[in-house]
Amino acid sequence: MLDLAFIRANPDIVKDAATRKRVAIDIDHLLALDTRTQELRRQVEAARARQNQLSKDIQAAGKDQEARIAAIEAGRAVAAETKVLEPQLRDLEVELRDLLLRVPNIPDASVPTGRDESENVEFKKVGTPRDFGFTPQDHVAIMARLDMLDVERGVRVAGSRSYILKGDGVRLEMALIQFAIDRISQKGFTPLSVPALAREFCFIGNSQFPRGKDQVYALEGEGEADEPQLFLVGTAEVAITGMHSGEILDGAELPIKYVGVSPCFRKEAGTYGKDTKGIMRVHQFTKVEQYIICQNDHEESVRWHEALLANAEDIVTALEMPYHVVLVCTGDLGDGQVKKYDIECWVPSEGAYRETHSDSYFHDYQARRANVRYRDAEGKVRFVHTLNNTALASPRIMIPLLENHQQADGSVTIPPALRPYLGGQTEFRPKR
RNA sequence: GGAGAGAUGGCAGAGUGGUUGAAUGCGACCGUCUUGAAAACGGUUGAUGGAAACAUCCGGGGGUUCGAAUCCCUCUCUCUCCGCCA
Repeated sequence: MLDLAFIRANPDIVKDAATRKRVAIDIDHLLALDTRTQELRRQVEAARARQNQLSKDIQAAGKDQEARIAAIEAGRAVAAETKVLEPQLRDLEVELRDLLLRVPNIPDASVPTGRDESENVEFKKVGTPRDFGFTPQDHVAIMARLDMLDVERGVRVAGSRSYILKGDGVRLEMALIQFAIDRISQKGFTPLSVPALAREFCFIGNSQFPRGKDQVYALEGEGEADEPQLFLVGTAEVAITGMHSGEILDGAELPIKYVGVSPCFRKEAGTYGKDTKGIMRVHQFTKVEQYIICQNDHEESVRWHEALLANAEDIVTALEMPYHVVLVCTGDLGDGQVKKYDIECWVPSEGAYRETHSDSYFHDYQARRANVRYRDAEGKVRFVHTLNNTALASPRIMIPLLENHQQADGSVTIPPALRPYLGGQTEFRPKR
């Protein structure tokens, strides 16, 4: 969420940002609504002030029945007035906030303008795709030979985009997750295992809602309509943004560095026909997420954004996979994101780089929505800045991992960094 | 799932209809004293909007009233007991 005062002062910057992010929003309408709200608020507050004064008059009147009755009568009249005005104000405020929640954040000047992911810009390439000397198999074939995966029965159980990991597939997933948590926590990040179920305010705070609501699984409320609804998180980020909601942190504690792990659920609405094979795009997966809460300072955010990228690159490098980093263009940026890097790992069977990590910063956009603040050195209360990046998402990471390390005989070499998490094992080998 | 008790400032804890945005204690900060520190003493110490006046906030929402932290309804959360359970 942007500061309303900023929108008032810079409507053109906000409009331009929305256009470049390809977000349809009527800023002029928002500002008109804001003006009306302010006017009405002035009226309501004046009425309330009169009401408070009369209240004091009633006390001051004491035993003077005449003055007392007169003041009570006047009070009644004002109360009737506020009773009419207050609901009007409340409605306006709700309407204004709903609109405000849809105003996207301003992209950084370094972000290229573009309509969708095809206009993302590669700015770093590391490693060279291997020359196999044989036709590399895709991850589905490799995992089948290693008896790691059963998609058919996964689909029987839970429908399309579901899967069952099996045997070494399970061992590999657990090893990867533990490896990622260790690797990041060694850099001073506190591990968190967070709820995969969260309330609506967490999603609003994170800026997943209102726009991304169609990608989120909602749980049926069983009882009353006003029972708080729960949703399945698409990333631990949602829960982590929510966990400090309403707090005023001590500035001395910042930056707070978390590495959170959770199951993640995504409806993948509107992706029919995309990545239908294997485990590239699934409804449920596990993700280890890096998360930073830092001071309200652009340079600080930028520093951590780069640091989070370096951490993710370190993981990809340790797993010995060729990758490149793209600078995500405005049209492919989320509402709240100021700037985003994606790491894409080389997938030999596709002859393409595919996204495995996503590194973004938000300035105080999420903090404003989730109301997470801190007291700075001068004692001033300010909104924090938030950032997050993937550390590792499974099973997707298995695709480049298994494909890049496959051998002609169907075995897969395990990168040395991962071996300690698999009891020192050096390779996965087909049973026959 | 059933029965009961509670939710107040960073923490503890008063406050059951009218200068209570909130006593008191602790903590924190500033100062005096001290070679330094401790102790003692004095002072300061919530947030949001607003230039200010002022308005709002005592778990959330709604209601009663001229007036609500205080009364009513409802939701959430915490605790105790029973049931169930990994």
